[in-house]
Amino acid sequence: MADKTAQLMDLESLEMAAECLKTIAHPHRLRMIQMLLSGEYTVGELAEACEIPSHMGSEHLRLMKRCGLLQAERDGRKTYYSVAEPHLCQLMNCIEGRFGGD
Amino acid sequence: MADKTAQLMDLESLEMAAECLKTIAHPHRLRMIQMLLSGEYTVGELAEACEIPSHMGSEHLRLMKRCGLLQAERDGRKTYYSVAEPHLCQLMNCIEGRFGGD
DNA sequence: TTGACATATCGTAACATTCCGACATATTGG
DNA sequence: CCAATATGTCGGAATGTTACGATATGTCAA
Repeated sequence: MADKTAQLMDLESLEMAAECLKTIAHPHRLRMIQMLLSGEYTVGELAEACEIPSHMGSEHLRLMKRCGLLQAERDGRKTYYSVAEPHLCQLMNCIEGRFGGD
Repeated sequence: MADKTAQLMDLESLEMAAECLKTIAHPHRLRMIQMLLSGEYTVGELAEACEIPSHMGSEHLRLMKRCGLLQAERDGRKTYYSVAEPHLCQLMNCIEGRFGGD
């Protein structure tokens, strides 16, 4: 029988999960994640899609990188961000399932 | 071919999703959700499991009820909370998959 | 080197969240 | 009615988050 992780998680794990979820829980960051699940984008492209100045996009991306959700790779003047946490795809599917077709 | 909700969600939906995720993103609330996915519990039981005073548990439960995640049913002096949003199960599975067995 | 561009960082004001004690309400048993 | 129990609500202090202008760093082209 497969392990279903049915027992309650310990508080430490829940704190990590909460921190990660809190990072995701922002409309612009959700949009960035949604874009990045289909490929790499630069700070400027992601910020433009959110209609925010790029230096603010950079800040959002820094937060998501800091908790392991994204990774960055510099190419010349540009920095390409991409998804580093594979579970993000499944998580985003849940969110789209709930809020995608309201 | 099934609709995969592949397009970007509009900002309004993303804001609702963000608000909902922000509500979930708290260690005590995550524990309460995890318990409630296996049945009904009272405010006192949920608060005790989180090791917090019950009046604070009540407040956490109110927030989750307010955004449609939970529902409450009063029985005498006690109030039983239960899961109202079916997607919560799938979402919690994602979280357990990522943080359950670190 | 200069100038333009892309990204990152800093300081801070406005705003939101969390926690807690105190108090309020609602229900039951006697 | 009163006292005990269970839950809910209010105010405020501490803390955290967000947005934004200003500024700094890094890179390229000429």
